[in-house]
Amino acid sequence: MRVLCVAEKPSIAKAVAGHLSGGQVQSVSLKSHIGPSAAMLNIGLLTHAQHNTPEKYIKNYVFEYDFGHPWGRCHVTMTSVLGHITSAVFPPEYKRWDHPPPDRLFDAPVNVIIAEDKTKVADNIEKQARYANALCIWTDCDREGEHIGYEICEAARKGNRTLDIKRAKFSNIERAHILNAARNLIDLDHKQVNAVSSRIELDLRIGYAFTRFLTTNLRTLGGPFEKLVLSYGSCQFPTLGFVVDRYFRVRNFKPEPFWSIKVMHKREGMDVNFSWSRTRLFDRASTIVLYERCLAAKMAKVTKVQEKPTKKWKPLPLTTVELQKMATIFLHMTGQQAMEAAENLYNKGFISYPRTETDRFDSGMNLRALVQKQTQSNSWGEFAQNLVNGGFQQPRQGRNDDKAHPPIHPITYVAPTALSDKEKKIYEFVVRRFLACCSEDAKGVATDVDILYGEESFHAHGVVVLERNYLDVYIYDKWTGTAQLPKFTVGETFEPTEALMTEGKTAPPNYLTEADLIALMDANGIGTDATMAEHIQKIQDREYVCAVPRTARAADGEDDDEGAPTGRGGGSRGGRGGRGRGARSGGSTVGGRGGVKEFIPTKLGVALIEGFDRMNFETSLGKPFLRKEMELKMKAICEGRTTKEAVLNESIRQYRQVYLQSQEKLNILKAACRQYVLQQNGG
DNA sequence: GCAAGGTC
Repeated sequence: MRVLCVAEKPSIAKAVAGHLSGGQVQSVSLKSHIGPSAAMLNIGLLTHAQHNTPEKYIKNYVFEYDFGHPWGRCHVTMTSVLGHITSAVFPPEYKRWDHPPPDRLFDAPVNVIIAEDKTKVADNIEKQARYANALCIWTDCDREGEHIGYEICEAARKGNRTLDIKRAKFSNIERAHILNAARNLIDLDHKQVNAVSSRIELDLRIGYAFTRFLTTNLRTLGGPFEKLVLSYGSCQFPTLGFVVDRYFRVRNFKPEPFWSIKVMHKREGMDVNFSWSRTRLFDRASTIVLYERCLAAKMAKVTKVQEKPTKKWKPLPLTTVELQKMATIFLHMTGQQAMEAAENLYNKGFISYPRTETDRFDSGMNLRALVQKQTQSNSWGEFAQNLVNGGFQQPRQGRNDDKAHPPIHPITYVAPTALSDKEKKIYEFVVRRFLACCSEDAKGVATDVDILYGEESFHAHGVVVLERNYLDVYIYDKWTGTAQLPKFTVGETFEPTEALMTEGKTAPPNYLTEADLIALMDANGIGTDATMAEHIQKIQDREYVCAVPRTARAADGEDDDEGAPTGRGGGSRGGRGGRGRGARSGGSTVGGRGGVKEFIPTKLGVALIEGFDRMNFETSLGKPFLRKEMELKMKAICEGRTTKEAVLNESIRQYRQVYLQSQEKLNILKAACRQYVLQQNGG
């Protein structure tokens, strides 16, 4: 029996080959010396494989393995592809932009071909399949992976129609886990394959049709439109929509004045600030009345003193989205730069796979061994050593598991001098995050003091940090909070050192930072961990949005308490709602100073979103709902509640409807463009 | 010249 195994990427092929061959990695690579098992191999196959390794980064590993039940002991060739190998395209007669009209792309044939840059990869599969009786798919166990698995099947069948085809189900590359997967092969899930091929087809039809529609129709407006490509995509447009939406919320914000009462008391050399339980009132006269009653009472009475242990939780294991958010906030990089650096580190073997949604480590992983490797660092080695010496704690378990990759973690130690600036920062972050995950929550004591002053109650909160624990290594988290409080006793009365009535006004929300934008995309299912940064880049390349350094804004400096900067009208609705932590949308302290950029739509970006908003009542292309709907439909296909055909029919009809509507109301879109871009009124 | 998704 001869089995061809194919993974989604070279790193998985290498790891799986290593495990299945018995751990003697050096004996499995065709590039290196062939071990004792070579005697068992068909020499023709061997030399064939050896001389036709398609790309420098794809290898065919040859070894033996006993799969147990269906196949028994086999000669195995393990190789990989590089992501998708096929591509969906329109026939050549649809190449022109002026003819046939773009809406024909909704029912034009879609051909699936081997992607231009993947012919060698596909050839390798096809040729290797000729020598095999069976094919075993080792692509990632997610939807796209299932589809890539199908693409591999098709390529292999070209070489051999009689293959017995199975799939390995695995969610990490721990030895025991891989061996278990190899002994319990399952079938490809065609529902998932169909879900993905629906997405591919819809993205192609919709993207091409609307891009051509926009570009050619708006060209007639002249000016900048003559040269621009106005692309539409199911991810880039909603991303733009978020930026425009926030822009309008900032612009339309109406500040409202508010009034508050602040009580301060000096004791034991400390200034204790008490905040008002009503926070603030939007009515001056009422505040004055309440304030004067406080003053009239003269003495404040302590009604509650509570001391209780508290802790600040260590961070969750690192996902791609979180890495990008943190990098944009603390490392002064864009999401794309962060990903590029992370990919380099991965390719050099320093960190694990950087595209993951998983925020929990598999219990089988030997995390202590990974911590041990960091003990040689000058910066965090001592911290790591303390973990090794007994401080180690199992990381928290998040709720997300993509069933394909573990959280991002360091694989081995690397000296900072061997890395570029950006790689250094990302590597340091990954390591510190990992060590933080493996240590203990920070611990402290929280003190709460409530007072009654007149008829108004006020509150002071203090924290004393007792054990910094993970904070020592995870320098991105601070636990300043409020400082220590002096001693107060229930029932005592005192005359506050100061009682002031303050005035402020609500401030608009901030423009979106990249971290906010990523959080919004994440929460709305726009793009994937691997593509979010690309979409953000794309809308900048298209001149739909600009990234500009955040300017010091007058509203931020309000000398008020912590509640001040967020207006009730807008700020609190800001970029929250993503899962996980880290998306700080308040404009205050952000990683040192300067360098934080925020996204502002260009006039073009505003015109496009506004234009679509004004013409399509039900299904606006600028909103994330359509993409979310596509996500739900894919899920329905996976769960057998609907079929690919039904989804395609329905969605194509729906989008054609939007297209026709847009065509009918093209003048509305044009008017928006004249208004915002060409700054003409009327029209 | 157009999409989004994999991956290098």
